[in-house]
Amino acid sequence: MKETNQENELMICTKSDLSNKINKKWTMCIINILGVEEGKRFNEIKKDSMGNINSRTLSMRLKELQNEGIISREVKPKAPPEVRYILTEEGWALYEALQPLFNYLDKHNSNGSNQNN
Amino acid sequence: MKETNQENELMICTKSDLSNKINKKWTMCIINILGVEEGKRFNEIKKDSMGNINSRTLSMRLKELQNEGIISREVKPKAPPEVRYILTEEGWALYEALQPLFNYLDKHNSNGSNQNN
DNA sequence: CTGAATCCGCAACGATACTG
DNA sequence: CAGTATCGTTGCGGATTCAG
Repeated sequence: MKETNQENELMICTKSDLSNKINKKWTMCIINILGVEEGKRFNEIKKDSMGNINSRTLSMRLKELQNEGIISREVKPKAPPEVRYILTEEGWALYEALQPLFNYLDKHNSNGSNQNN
Repeated sequence: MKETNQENELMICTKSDLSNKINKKWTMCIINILGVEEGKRFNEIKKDSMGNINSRTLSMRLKELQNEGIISREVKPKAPPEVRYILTEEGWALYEALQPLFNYLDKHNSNGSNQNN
C-alpha cells in the first residue's frame, strides 16, 4: 500500500518500488547507456554494456522499460531496419535521479573492479 | 578493466559496478532502512521491509554489505545479545547517493504500487 | 532474540543458435 | 541488424531447523 507513513519517516521501499522497477540486473546499466548518448541501437547498447549483456536479457529489459514508460522505441523503416531506443521524459528524470549513484560507484570502484562474475 | 574510457564519455557500468554492489534484490532497501534510522536490529529491519524479506536473504545481504564496507555490525554483549547494524561513512555516502532515486520512485509510485510478486 | 545452515522450488540470467 | 527460441545454470526466496 505504500501508505505515506503516518510516522513522518520510514519511507521504506516496498518490493514493487525497487525490485520490480529498476532492481533487475541490467536495468540501470541500460538507462545509463541511453542517458549518456541517446538514440542507441540494439547492438550498440550491447557493446556499451561491455559486451556482457546478452540478446535475450537486453530484449527483455528493453521491453520492460518500454512498458514502464522509461524508454521509447523508434523504428526507421529502411532496408536494413534501424531501431533506436531513447529515454522518455520520465526516463530522463530517472536517469538524473541515478547520477549521484553512478558517481558514487565510479569513486568507489577505482580499486579492484571486476574479479568475480 | 573499467578503463577510464579514453573517449571522454560512456562511463558505462560494468557488471561489478551495479550488479555486485547494490543491484541485488534487497540491498538498496536495507541501505534505505538503515539510513532513515540507524542502529536497527535484525528483526527491525525485517519488519521495516514490510515483512517481505526473509531471514536467510537478510542475513546474506547484511554480510555482503559488511564485506563491502557499507555497514558495520555492533554487538552489545548483554544477556539477550543485542546486535545493531549501522551505516559506515561509505555507507552514508551511498545512502545519500540513493536519495534522488528514492525520491523519484516515491513520485512515480503514487499510482498502483504493489500488485504483482 | 540474533542469526546461521540446509533443503528445495522457481524465476531470472547466460550461451548459443536461429529467424525476418 | 534486431530480436526470438531453446536449454542449462545460477541465484533468489520460502520454510524450517538449529545454535548461542
